[in-house]
Amino acid sequence: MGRRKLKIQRLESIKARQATYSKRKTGILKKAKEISILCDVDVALLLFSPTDKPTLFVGQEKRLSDVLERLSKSPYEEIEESSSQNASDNAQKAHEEQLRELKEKLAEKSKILRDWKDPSNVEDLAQIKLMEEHLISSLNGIRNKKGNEGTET
Amino acid sequence: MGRRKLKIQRLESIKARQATYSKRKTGILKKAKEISILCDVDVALLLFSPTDKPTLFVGQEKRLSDVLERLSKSPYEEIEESSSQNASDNAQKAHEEQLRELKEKLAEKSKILRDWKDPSNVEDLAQIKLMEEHLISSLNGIRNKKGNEGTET
DNA sequence: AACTATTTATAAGA
DNA sequence: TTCTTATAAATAGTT
Repeated sequence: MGRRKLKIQRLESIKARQATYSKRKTGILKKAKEISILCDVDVALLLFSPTDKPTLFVGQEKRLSDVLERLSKSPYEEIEESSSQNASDNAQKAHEEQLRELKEKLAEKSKILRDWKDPSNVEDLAQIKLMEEHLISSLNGIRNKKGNEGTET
Repeated sequence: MGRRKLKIQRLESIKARQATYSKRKTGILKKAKEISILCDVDVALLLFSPTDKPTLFVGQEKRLSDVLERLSKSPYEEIEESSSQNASDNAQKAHEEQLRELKEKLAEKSKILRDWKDPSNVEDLAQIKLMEEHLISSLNGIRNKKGNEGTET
């Protein structure tokens, strides 16, 4: 859509990437909202700008945590993943790896969390964010293998 | 886009919701891939179909965990959230609540995790998924307040 | 799944 | 960044 047909490949100039990002971000956010409302479904969309600013949309008046939790409860086999391109290379094996690594991480985390078991002095957001960061970075090593195209229904 | 202008509101029949979801899912996944490639940015898109099937797209050859971790590291103030509609009602206060609840959850989790501190018997995916589920549901109660429209840069 | 009439998104340019 | 406009792309209704 536009004056010319654009090839889908990394835009050369950072200027162009920023300009295009700004326009398309508006568009995809609109699309996310629309499908969420029209079809009455949960949607979560997370985008990072070329200048690293994150934008988060979560539909259906839910919190991101709710949607992620729902994902975690989905039968593993039914999670259809749709990757950027191909790259089934490092992906399939990475999945195997993650299973193994998770054991270590859990053990490690159980220790870290024990040190936090008295949260009474946790008062400010910064502190909580730090804890969250540790937890997130440790807990996620499993929910991703790799796919190809996005088709379903 | 279509024969008629569609009002953005929940489609009446489940048939229509499923049909529209199928078409639009293809479209938004394409958009997500395009912005990711064109602008060279991280993107994560999670959709649940009207029949509860999740579809996940993560751009830039990354894992969902990587993108979530990046979000967790973003300065809290710079996370721009874009909600479904308005609903600044239960949202702002929900955020306050979450801070308070997080303390309880951490205490609770520290106990749960202690019971898992020997992961040597964790062998199958189902078990790992269960652990993951507990972790996710407990760790996320903070990364969401509420916003309005999606504008940035 | 396919087919088009239309609407919508958006690339360039200002 | 915001607006304008020509054009490409998405998709609603239908088969």
